[in-house]
Amino acid sequence: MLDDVDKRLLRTLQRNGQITAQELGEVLGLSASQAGRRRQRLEAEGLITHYAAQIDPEPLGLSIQAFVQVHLGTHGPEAARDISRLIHSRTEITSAWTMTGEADYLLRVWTPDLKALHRLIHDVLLPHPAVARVQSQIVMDQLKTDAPLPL
Amino acid sequence: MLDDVDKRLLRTLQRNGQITAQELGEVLGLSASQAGRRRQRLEAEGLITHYAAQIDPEPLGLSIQAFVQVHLGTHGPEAARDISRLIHSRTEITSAWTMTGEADYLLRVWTPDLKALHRLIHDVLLPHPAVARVQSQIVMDQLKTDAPLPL
DNA sequence: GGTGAAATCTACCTAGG
DNA sequence: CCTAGGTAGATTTCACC
Repeated sequence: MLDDVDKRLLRTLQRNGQITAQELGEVLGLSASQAGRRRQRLEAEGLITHYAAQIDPEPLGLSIQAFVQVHLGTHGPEAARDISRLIHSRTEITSAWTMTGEADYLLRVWTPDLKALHRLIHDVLLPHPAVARVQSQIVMDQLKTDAPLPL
Repeated sequence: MLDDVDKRLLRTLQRNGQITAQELGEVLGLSASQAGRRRQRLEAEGLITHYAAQIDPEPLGLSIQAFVQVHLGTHGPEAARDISRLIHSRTEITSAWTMTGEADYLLRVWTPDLKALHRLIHDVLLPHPAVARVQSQIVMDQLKTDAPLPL
């Protein structure tokens, strides 16, 4: 399984996916070859799924970030498949979850302005036959932003 | 500003942050040197903030993902600073937002089990003097997972 | 858009517990 | 036998043309 060095390695790579094996070795107290080998092992085991560039949304004109809760009227497998297709077809929905409790779906959404958010709600989500109610909350401030997973 | 090639480049790098300039050029229909140069420009302009390894939470024992809504009783700058410190001190809180509407804070949380989630709520959040009420929803299924930003 | 020097990765090899 | 460290050929980047 994972020892303490592996965990520190994962923490480091979450913060900097481009660190060289040399530097990684210095951080972990290993040689470059050992550090590289551990990284390869964790990649092969699927613990590291991939590497991603992190983009600043502001200069792209994505000013509005919101969470949208969707309540269904009709449940059942057809409606679920249908909603799933809808969610995957809209690029402004970047994440979607099903939850315990109140709402059936929670969507994380990025749009250039309020108008685009309202269009998503009123022209895309609400017209869907299975959707009963939609409730959106707009992000005012992101206090803590996509921190590394706790290891 | 950003042209269409830049946007495709950002989309590509969000999916694969380790792609070589050679491959990137093939995807974009550019030479390797031009592709690498565009990437450098977007990094220098701060559009690409950094690169991060993406970790699979399951094998790490992070089985529970939840969203926690925090309602404050006392508002004001002191309480806000205090809560902010609290949020940043807990590694199981990976993201935090202030929102319009109902709740004052929305927290995204990862824990190994329900016990740890309940400890966070009852031993960390609720005892805080400014916190009035806490409401948590546990993620059952992640339908769409951290898709690239819509460009 | 192309090129070459410098840096980096990684497969292979050797040493030690 | 398993884990750690070193080395050299192949690959990639990036400053310059």
